[in-house]
Amino acid sequence: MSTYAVIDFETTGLSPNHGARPTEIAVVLVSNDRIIDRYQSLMNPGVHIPYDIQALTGITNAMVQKAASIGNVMKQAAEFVGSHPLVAHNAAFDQKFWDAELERIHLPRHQKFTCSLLLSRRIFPDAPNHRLGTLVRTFRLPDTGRSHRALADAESTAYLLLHLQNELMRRFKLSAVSHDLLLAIQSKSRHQLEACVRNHKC
DNA sequence: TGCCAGGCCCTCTTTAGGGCCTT
Repeated sequence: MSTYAVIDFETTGLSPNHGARPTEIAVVLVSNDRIIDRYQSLMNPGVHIPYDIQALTGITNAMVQKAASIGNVMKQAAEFVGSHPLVAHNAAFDQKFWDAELERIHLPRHQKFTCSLLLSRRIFPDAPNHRLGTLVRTFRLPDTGRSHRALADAESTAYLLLHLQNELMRRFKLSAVSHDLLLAIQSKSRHQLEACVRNHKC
């Protein structure tokens, strides 16, 4: 089974194109149906964290004031990730920040992102909704602590990834789920995946 | 303090609009 690097950012806003910067990152490595390693760090964004985001994440300006610089943290995180495929919930969001911050320190990204939100929409279209917290409760995944903190959300995403893989193995009678299969399912429309299920091939 | 986004997906669609999801 592939080893995946599941990442989650907490940030000062929604878009790096409008000045938002990361305040925290976590990376968990998943292999052989379990979490095998973790990396987590606060970082000093150098910009004010809006009050509503402090309330959402619990990460305050005081907490990040003495944290390491974003550049140093991102370098460590990139080394921790190595060449493993990246996974995130709503990966488009985390990918924007990952790419923007790596570009600032002149580091490239080689691997593709897999999105557990897109996979969840394909595989469990009837879930109440596809927010990470809802999926954790719906599938009774392990409690990882305070949501909207990077390590807790990264671990929840990791358990969701394992749940998705197990469901695919059950549904398609597979002994393992390759990274290529995840990418293929992610790229299919919901209706295409339903056709795959009906035809027992995907 | 509040505002700032953008890709995906559905449908009352495709010459569009709006909800979902991330912080």
